[in-house]
Parts: sequence; structure tokens; C-alpha cells
Amino acid sequence: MKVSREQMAENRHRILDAASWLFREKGFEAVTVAEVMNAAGLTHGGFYGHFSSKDDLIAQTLAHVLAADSSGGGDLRAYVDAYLAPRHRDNCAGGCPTAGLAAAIRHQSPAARSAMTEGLRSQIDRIGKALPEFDAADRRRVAIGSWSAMVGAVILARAIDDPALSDEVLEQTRAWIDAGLGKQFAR
Amino acid sequence: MKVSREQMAENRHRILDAASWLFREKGFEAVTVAEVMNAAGLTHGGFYGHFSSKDDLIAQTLAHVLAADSSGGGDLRAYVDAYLAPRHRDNCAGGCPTAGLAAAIRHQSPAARSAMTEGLRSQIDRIGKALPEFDAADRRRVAIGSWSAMVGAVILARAIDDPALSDEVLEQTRAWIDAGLGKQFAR
DNA sequence: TGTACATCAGTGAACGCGCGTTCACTGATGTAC
DNA sequence: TGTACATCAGTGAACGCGCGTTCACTGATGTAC
Repeated sequence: MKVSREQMAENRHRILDAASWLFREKGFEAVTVAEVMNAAGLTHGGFYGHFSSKDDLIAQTLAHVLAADSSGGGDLRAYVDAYLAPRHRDNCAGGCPTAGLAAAIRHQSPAARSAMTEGLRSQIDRIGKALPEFDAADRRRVAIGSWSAMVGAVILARAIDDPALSDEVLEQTRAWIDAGLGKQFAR
Repeated sequence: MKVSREQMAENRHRILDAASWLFREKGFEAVTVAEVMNAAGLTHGGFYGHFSSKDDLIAQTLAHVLAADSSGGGDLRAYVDAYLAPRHRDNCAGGCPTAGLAAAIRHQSPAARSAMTEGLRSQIDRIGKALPEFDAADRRRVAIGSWSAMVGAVILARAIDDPALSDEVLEQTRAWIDAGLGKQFAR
């Protein structure tokens, strides 16, 4: 049955939200179109009224979730602490889309790669802006180095099945980043 | 037709080698059993004489490739330079299995997770042993922090479709790790 | 050492399931008058 | 404002392809004598 224009826009939004959770939780391949539509409260047949293909959904979901993500713009130390916490490691579906999806982008369409690139560009800029104490040259290095370590640590911590080692990766990376920030903050 | 025992062992080895390249290049899901067998010079029907399932192949391939990897044990600065080079970023199939596969482990069998965990444990130990200048407490932090940043930077650099930003992520992360090592090396 | 035969690694056709995609249909929306 | 009708968002059955897995068969290996 037909649905009002606002209802359709809301449905589209719910599809993108459902997809962003499911993709982070299970990966692009393991999530089916029908599963996404069911999670959005619809049936799979209507999918192609909103998107031209599953690849299109993936690209648009990335743009959607990365545009919504404005984390890392405030207190950087607090952000690093929350990012490298067991709570974030254990919450893939609701966690950072970069940590959850960046590694899989390589096997996706050019549009998906492009969306991820823009997301990373603004994330690095956002972290850089949160480092006013550093001079321009250092700021870029600290922002990129910290971000690489944060993303890498969460990915490794999620890959490890030994809780003690997984916790240690998070905690030691936090200490390492802190030292890198503190060295400059302290001067 | 039957084949000699040595031939069979060699075939098995070739299957694991082919799988390790293909998995790093295309990801676990995108590689088919038939593709692996063809790459090893065999036909797909013989696969189940060597492995009980595709999941079993994945777990054994990880153990195989991670056991063979003894990188990072020598000169650490040289290792970091090579790791964070465009050449390594562009060589997924022959590159570091952790950077290529760690993020996908979450969606694999317990045996695969276990193999990856052991690989990471020994890699961290190996890097730590290459840092004799540090006292025991610092050594662990530097090893884990550097390794997180290295893996994260290569994953991010591979996800980015803008060559300039991709190169910058590698280069700035290299500089950031170098600073972390140098601070201590220099004292 | 040579011969007969049981074993079994590898072959390739076939099976079955799941998933992306299509399509005829339904019935609410929203526009023309 | 009220009515008739064209539009089109959503439904659910069906299609077709690809892939993991199975299986009857082949013929070289390697053992028993």
C-alpha cells in the first residue's frame, strides 16, 4: 500500500539506521537485504524503491553513519578513555563505524570507499582541532598517530579471545597515547 | 587418482599458501573453496580430503600464516619504516596477515579467533624483545602502542581512496611512532 | 625382487540452500475537477 | 469542500545464480606374499 511522503522518508531513515547497526554487528556480507528491511519493520520487496542495490545501501549507510558521527571534537583525553574502554570494544553495533567497518571497505564499491574517506578526513580534522596546545606541524602528527592507534587497538582487542590480553591492548594503548599527548601538554 | 604421501603433504601446503594469499587479497567471504583449490593446482572435489569445512580451512590458514610470520624481531625502526610504507599498503595479498585479516576475525569460528590471538601474543612479545633499551614496564606499553598504531594506520591507509591522505596517514603515524621510540632511545 | 590387489587422493558432476533481485498485485495517497 | 481517479510505496511469491558440500568413480600408490 502507498504511504505518505513523510512516512516514506521516515522509512528510509529507519532502513539506514537498521543497516548501520547490523553492518557494524555482523559485517557487510553477513547481513541480508531482507534482514535489514525486517529490522526496519518492512518487507524485503520494497527495498528497491529506496536503493538501487545492496552496494548502494552500503554506500549510503556509510555516508549516513559517518555524517552523524561527530565524536572526538570535545575533550580529547575523555574521548580516548571512552574509545579504548572495554565497554566500547564490546559494543560493535553501536560503536565507532571506523573501527567496525574501515577494514572491510577495501572490498566495497568506489562510492563506499569515497564515503569512508570523507568520514576519516573530517575525523582527523576534528581531532586536530581538539589539540590547540600544539603548533600546526605537531597537531597533524598527533591527531593522525593517535587516531591510528585508537582504531588499531579496538580492532585488535576485538580480535583477541583472551580477555586479559584484550584488556591489556586497550589499556596499554591508552597509556601510550596519553604519554604522547602529555609530553606536549606538559611543556 | 591417488598420490604419494609426500605429494599429498605438498598439496596441503600449497592449498594453505594459496588460501593465505587469496584471503588477504579478497577477504574470507569473497574467496571460494573452488578458487583456492584451483590456485593450488587442484580441483574443488578433493578439498574435503584435507579440511573438514571452509571454516576449518580459515582457522588452519591463520595458524599457518601467523606461525610463518616472524617479522618485527630485528631492527624495530627498519620494521616500522617498511610496515608503514606505500609498498606494504599496496601489497595486501603478500603483506601482514594481522593488518589484512584481524578485523574480519570477529565473524569467524572460535578456532580462527584462537589462532589470531596466539599470533598477536607472539607478535607483541617479539616487538617487546626488540626494545631492550626500555625497562620492563615501558617495554610492554611501547610494544603494544606501536603495534596498535601500525596495524591501525595500514588499515586506514588501505580504506582511503585519496592517495595524498593515504600517504599522509602512513607518514604521520611513522613520525608519531618514531617520536615515541626516540624519546626513550635518546635518553 | 616381482606381482596382485586393496587403499585412497583426487576428479568432476550434481545437490540444495540462501540470497540478491524482479514483478504482478494491493490499497492508501494526493491531485484534478 | 467533496468526489473520482491516477499514482506509487509496500507486499510477498518467484527466479536464478553462486557457493559449500557430497558422492560415485578413477587410477596411482604402496603393501602383502
